[in-house]
Amino acid sequence: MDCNCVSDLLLTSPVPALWTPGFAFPDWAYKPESSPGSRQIQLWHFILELLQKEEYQNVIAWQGDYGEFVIKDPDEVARLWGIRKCKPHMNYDKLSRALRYYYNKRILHKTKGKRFTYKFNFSKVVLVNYPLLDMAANSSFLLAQNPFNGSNHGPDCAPLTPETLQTLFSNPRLGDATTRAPLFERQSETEKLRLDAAFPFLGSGVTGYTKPPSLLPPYGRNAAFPDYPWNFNPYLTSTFPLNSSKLPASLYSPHFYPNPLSSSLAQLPTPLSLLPGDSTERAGAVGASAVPRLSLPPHSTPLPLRVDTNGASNREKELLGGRAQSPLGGRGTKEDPGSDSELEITDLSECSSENEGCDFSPDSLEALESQVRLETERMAGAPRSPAEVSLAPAKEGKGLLRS
DNA sequence: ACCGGAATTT
DNA sequence: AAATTCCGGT
Repeated sequence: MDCNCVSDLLLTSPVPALWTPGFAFPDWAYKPESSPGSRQIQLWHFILELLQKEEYQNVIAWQGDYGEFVIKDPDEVARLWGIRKCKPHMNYDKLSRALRYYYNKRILHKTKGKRFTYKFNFSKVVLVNYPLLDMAANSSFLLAQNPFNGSNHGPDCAPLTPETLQTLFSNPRLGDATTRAPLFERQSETEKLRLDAAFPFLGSGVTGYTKPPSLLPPYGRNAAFPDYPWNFNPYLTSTFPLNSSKLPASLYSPHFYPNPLSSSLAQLPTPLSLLPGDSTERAGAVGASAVPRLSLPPHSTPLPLRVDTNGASNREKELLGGRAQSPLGGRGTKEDPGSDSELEITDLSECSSENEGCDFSPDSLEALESQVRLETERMAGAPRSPAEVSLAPAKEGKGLLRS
């Protein structure tokens, strides 16, 4: 308790409970039911949080397959995690143990052969937040839609009825604590497989769906979104039977569908397309109305697989060129002591000072939107030179870099 | 490095 | 429940 780290401030401040929008986690992803005041951040939230911030690019970054990331500086990640959790003695050994616990929970798995490389099972991540996808995965419609469905998907294909949807989504917080808690474990293997078939791009790895490795460029500050319309929202994706005549339109209202993007956008100062470099006044839900939230594509493409590949790769090239990155190839190297102290500072600033009580900065939304965009680009299989090659060992000595 | 059991903590 | 801590084994 005598830990003077910042997380105390962080957690007690009037945060909008939306701390990690990296992959669009709504507030209720944080298990608010369990002791409202003490909502502890989870490691995978934290990882995503780092992952979405370009200032940590040399510490941890997306790399390789969809959902795959590499911890370039394990000690630093552990240090940051220790700060966040007020565990001064945290190290990578312990952190990695925690990561290993995610294997069984199917949140993560290890990318074998690549050191410090793990991969998110985004299907699970999504599921825990958006049971609608769960439903969608069970809908025969969807299975018929997606090109990845094998011949059979298990015997129990529960039909998707409006009633089920109603009961499931009439409560934005996904029922009570009892139903929500074990979501990760709750899903059976067949369900999982079905879901993977339905959302191969979510990359749980079961379907063997892979793409050529590529390096995600840093998230742009003013990412232009228009290239990728909202029906690429990975949570909803066009695969969902949005225009199914079987379902009442009311189900698609934001009320029934706690879409992360729309709920996030509700806090946007301005519509995404108009996002300036600096944040203007936060006008509440002003931006939200202007944004096509759950824009339901009338006929929807099966999967977000076709995108202007040339444009994507060009943009990637452009972004990559703009930032000469010298990540670390060797173990625990750190090229720039200055950046280290910088990390320290940014870590603090995000807690309170700069954003003053609002953790959910426009920054985060930009990250979100560019993430959606980038992932979409990745889905297009934008060919990329093996960027991992650029990983050059910088230095050996490390550990005495804190100033 | 990486794995995972076991005991313990929060 | 989700780590944290410790550790023997590969």
